[in-house]
Amino acid sequence: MIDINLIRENETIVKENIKKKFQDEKLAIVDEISELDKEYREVKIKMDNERAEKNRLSSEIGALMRDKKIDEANEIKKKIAEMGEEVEYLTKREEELSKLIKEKMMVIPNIVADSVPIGKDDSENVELKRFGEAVVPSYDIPYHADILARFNALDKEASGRTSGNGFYYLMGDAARLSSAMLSYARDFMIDKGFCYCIPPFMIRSDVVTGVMSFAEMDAMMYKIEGEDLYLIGTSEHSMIGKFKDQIIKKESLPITMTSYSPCFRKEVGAHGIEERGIYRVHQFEKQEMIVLCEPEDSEEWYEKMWQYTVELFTSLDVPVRQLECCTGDLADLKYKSCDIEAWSPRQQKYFEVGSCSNLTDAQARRLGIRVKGEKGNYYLHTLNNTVLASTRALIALLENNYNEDGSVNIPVPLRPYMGGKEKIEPVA
RNA sequence: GGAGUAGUACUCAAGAGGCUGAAGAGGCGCCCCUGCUAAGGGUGUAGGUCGGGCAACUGGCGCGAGGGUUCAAAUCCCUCCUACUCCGCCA
Repeated sequence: MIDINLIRENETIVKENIKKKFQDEKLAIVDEISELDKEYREVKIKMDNERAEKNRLSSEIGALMRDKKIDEANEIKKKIAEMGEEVEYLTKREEELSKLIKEKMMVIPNIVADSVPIGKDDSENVELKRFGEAVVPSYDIPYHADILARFNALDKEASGRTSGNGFYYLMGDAARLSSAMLSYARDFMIDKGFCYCIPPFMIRSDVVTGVMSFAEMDAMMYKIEGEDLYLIGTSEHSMIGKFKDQIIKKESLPITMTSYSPCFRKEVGAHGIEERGIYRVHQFEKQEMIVLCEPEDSEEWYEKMWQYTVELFTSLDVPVRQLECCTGDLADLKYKSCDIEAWSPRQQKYFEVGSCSNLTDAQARRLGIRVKGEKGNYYLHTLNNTVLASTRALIALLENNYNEDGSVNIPVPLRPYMGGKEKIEPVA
């Protein structure tokens, strides 16, 4: 959501932005909003005036009652009663209009950064930089599910029976490795000065609609039956939701937190759930980082944040690249976003392991997260980034540390979390 | 899950149908005092949000949220949410 004033003052910017995002069908919505807003303001002026008059008369009654002038008071009561219908109509219309405007505003995308490359879908995302050497070993790297199978570490048949497609049992050293990576990622961010947090794993609908667009909500969120609760798709949801309707003191900014949570995703959409492996699943675990900061600082935080992920993966001997989201692939709430992709020596291409986004004030506006300013309160900026997502990171780690004999080296930083183990060996 | 108590601005807090958009205090501004700090004294000031206006200013709404009663609600009634206390149940 953007500021309605932007439409009032400079509709062109809003429309140009929509075109940049190849959502021309939404151009008409801007016009509709303009129209509705005009009527809204007319109605509001009328309504306010009527109410002012009513209030004035009403307080006269108060004075008359004190003086025991009952008859005169009754006269005025009659007058007020006559106004009732008009006020009621205006009030209803005002409510209708502001609701309509709000609904329509919700689908207007955030203004994207000038630096975001123009493109219509993910095929036009732009690689910005590579980190580490993308090695292609002389021997074949098996599919990650096959690597895991040799460790006796993955049972999808059982999870199919208990939970259906898209779930998994991860066992033994591979499961331990997954936890080790998460612990390492947590400590990595704590060392960067972020505050560790374990948030609620379920949130209410008002928080959900505050942190994501409706399209995302339908495609991602699991709803708890009979309750106004959703399973979180990422801890970003509960972490940003934490500040809903809060007025933050200037001194406490920036707020930098790193959170752990399981993540639940329906993954309804183009890709769906694949049969084998753990690349796209309904459930994984994730260490996340979020920042709430002054508007003028968000660009700088964005740069810092994606670099932390690069640093983390590099320390695990996983080559990565930064892929910038083009306008068409950028979710509506986002100002700028990039994926961190890990090298897959098997496929000899990069695949997504994390995503860093600057939402500017879009989430803050929806959720009412403001900063107390000298003259008036204002919305702060929110950013989020993956530190490490368990399943994707595990795939990257297995592939990039795979030896010809089927064993997988455990990168040095993870060894303390693995009881000192240096390798995972296939079972005989 | 049951029972009770509470929720007022950035914070604490008065307020019990009209004179309350809300006393008082902290806070914040300025001044004084003490060598500095802590503390103290004096004085001033603002308040959230949506509109109108170039502006000074002005109107609506706003006392956890949403409804209701009334000409009029922070105040009365209903529902919900949250926090605390007690009981129950449990990792």
